[in-house]
This record gives sequence, structure tokens and C-alpha cells, in this order.
Amino acid sequence: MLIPREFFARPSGEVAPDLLGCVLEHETPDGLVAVELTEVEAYAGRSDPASHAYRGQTRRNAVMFGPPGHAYVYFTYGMHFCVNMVCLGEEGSAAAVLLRAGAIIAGEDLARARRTRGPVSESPVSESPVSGSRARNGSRDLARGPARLCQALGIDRSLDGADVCVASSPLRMRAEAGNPVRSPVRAQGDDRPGTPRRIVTGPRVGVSSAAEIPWRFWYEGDPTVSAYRAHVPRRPKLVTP
DNA sequence: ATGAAGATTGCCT
DNA sequence: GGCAATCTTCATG
Repeated sequence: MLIPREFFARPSGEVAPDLLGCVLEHETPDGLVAVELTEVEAYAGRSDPASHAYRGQTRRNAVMFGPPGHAYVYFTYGMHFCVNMVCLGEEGSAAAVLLRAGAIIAGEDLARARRTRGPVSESPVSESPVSGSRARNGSRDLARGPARLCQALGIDRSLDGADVCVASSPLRMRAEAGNPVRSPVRAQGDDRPGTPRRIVTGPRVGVSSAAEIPWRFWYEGDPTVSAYRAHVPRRPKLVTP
């Protein structure tokens, strides 16, 4: 079933762990790709120094200041897209949850094709992708990391503001039938089938401020969860006279 | 107008 | 583990 909008009308710190196990799907003329979320991060909005909304509304983050249940998609590092779910709909709150990783559960071939072609633009030079190491490790790396997840799903700027709570949208969030919030658990590691997967928390990845707040949530031991990296400032452009 | 930094990734040593 | 790629956005002059 489709996730109801009320699900997102809560603080992002509550929505985030509940999103684990939910399924994000994107339908395009090329086909459908669906990802079960395994790692997310909460951002509080105006009060959160690490949030894009910290310094108020701008053109880029405008969607975060709108109603919940919509996708906030942004472009970064000149080549990557990342997608968030907008939470609280209150004026000026701008809370959101960054979708950091997931497991492909439908459309794996299409996802792999998108991941093999390159970050943003394709390179028509090489005919045989044999030497290309992108996404070579099977399905594990296809949506492991926020930019990879977007690439596998084919999410770009055109989906900024997309409503994920309506069936007519190409981008939708759903849970399995029978449970409005949690999808069926899968056996994993030493967990017995039917045993809920353990959710653990830790510091958010790559943020330069408020990194100490444990607003990252993921399934313990899940191989699709991205590796933790602390924020590292890049050295300024060097000019030689 | 200009520039610095970025919720990242992949390739290099 | 380090660093380049690549360009948009936002803040400042």
C-alpha cells in the first residue's frame, strides 16, 4: 500500500527509522525500479546547522518548506543527485529525511544499466564495459549511498517536489500489504525469518556541523548500508602566478 | 560579478 | 587512505 501523507507529518527524527523497510519506486518509460530502504538520515530544518534549510528558504530548498510527503531532490558536487522525504508541513519547519541506501527489489537490470553508464552523462567512448568497475559487485552497491540510490532509481532534478503519496506519481513510497508502516522482514545474518531487523543509530555522514547528533538510522549488519565517512574540508583552489 | 564549499563517488598510490 | 571531478548555489564585494 501507498504510505499515507500523515506518516510524513511528524518530526523527521520519528519518520526516519519508520522509513527503514519501506519501498521507494520510480516508474519511467524504461521500466520500474524499486528499492527497500536500509539507511536514512534525519534533518531538522531551520534549527539544524547541518540542514540545507538552516539559513532559511532559497530556490534550491523551497520544497522542504512545503507540505510533507514530497521529494526534495538536490544536485551536488557537480554530478550527483540526492533525494529526501519532506516531513513536517508546518510553516518554516523544513524537516526532511535523506534516503542514503537501499536494496534493489525490482528492476535490477535497469538499475545496473543506469549505474554502469556513469554519474550524470554517459561516455560513448568505451564499447565494452568490462573494465568498468562501477557497480561491478553485483546488486550490493547499486543503491549503496545517497547518490548511487538516486542513480539506480533514475532520480534527477525533474523529480524535485514530486508527491510520493499519490498513485499517479512516477515516484512513490509504499509499504507491503498487511502492514501500513513496516514491510515484511527478511531473514538476514543470524536473524531468524520473521524476526524484526535491528535498527541502530549513529552520527550523520559527511556533515560539517552537528555531526555528533545520532540522526542516522540503518539496519544493523545490512550489506547495502553505506560506509561511514567523516566530513573532510577540501583544500581551496590553488593558483600559481 | 566572483568565488568558496558542498548531506559524494570512484580511482589512484 | 588521499584526491580529483564538476557545477550549482549562496554569500559577499
